Amino acid sequence: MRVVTDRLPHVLRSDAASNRARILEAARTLFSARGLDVPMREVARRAGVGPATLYRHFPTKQALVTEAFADQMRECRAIVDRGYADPDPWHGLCSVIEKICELHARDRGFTEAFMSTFPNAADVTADRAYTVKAVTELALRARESGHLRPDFLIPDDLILMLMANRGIHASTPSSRAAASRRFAGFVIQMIQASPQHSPLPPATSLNR
Amino acid sequence: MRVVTDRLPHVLRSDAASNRARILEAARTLFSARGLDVPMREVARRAGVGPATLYRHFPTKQALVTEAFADQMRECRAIVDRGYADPDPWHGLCSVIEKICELHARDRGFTEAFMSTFPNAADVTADRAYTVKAVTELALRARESGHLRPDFLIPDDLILMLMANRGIHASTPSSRAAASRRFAGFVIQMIQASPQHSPLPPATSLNR
DNA sequence: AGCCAAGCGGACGGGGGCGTCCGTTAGCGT
DNA sequence: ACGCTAACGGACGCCCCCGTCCGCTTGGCT
Repeated sequence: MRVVTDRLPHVLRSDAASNRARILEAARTLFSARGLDVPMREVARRAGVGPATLYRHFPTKQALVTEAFADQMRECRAIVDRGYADPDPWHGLCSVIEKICELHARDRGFTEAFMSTFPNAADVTADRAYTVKAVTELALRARESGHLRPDFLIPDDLILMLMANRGIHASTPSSRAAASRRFAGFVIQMIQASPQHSPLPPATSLNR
Repeated sequence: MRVVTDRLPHVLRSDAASNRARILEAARTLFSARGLDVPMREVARRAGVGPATLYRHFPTKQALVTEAFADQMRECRAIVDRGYADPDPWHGLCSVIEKICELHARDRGFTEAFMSTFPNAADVTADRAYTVKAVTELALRARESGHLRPDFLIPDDLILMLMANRGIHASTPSSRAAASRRFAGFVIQMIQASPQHSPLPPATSLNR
């Protein structure tokens, strides 16, 4: 007797599977290089499929983005997890900052997906919340350890620096990566505890 | 005998002048709040004129942008001039950084106009070059005075910080201004000379 | 008051992106 | 080998933006 689940084909036909893979590859390439506002048609064109096929596999652009950046999201979580697990919280925090900046510098689309509050992007939102929570706790421990300056607001100033990193552009991916790396170096020195710090301008919540 | 220049009407009719003024006001408002990719139609709509009128006064979007931000450009030059004239170069540099960040935070369109290399934007390019040159000399003096960290690259790192400031967004203009102010505070402390600085990652030119 | 050109804006054609429909193709199971 | 249906993609209608043309309005001068 056939069970109910047999009625929905959960396995793709071979051509469908390869099309899907090519679409994702095309999306990753284009989104990485040019950000999220690449036309869906162009993704389809690069993947060698018609627009209808693209829309059949990913009914909304958000779905495509979420799938395309699943790897990057995993890598992002892995970065914060490794930092979180570091016995030296300051060292862990520094490595998180460096790696996240590099990840964002390497992939413009991922930056947009991660930062911009996409409407109805439940997955991305959840991943971001997880990341922010983990890095918040890590930063709190770093502050307790005395290495992080006490007036550094957690997580607001971390988000501030991530936003700042997003503004860094350059004409080639490699020079962008280098600029972002240098910026991360500045940031790390900037947030280090030091006796000579004068008071900073106050922060208001970023949401209002 | 009438002279040749009489043949071109150099004075606008009163309605034309008021339309022109209203167009510029509308453009300033919309560009400030939403950046440069506001449709020309929308500027016309807000100014209460037809699209043809808008295009008659400003045949290209670049012309409109240049006119609309002439004030901001003047203010920008004034800021660097005041900093340049400061007898204490470090103090002058700090005030330039604070003021420029604030100016950019207040006006999203100006940021885009100033940063993005608009094709055929001779005016903006010249203004930017002037600004960069002045602030470069100011920073060099600040470095000689011993207040600016010696490994700070001039003007590359200044531009890096300006780009970073551009990445800072918020849901309201006032919170954006506050965030930018706080960022500028971080930057100033970060570029201060200090015995404890460890080496920074190298910079590659931003152009290649 | 009357003229007339400076000035106006509605409307047009072109281009591009979007999401969907439907006739055709071809993978896969028998 | 054959048929069935999952899967494909060309083509369509919709909307928005762009830049321009042309018949009408109106400010300003005589």
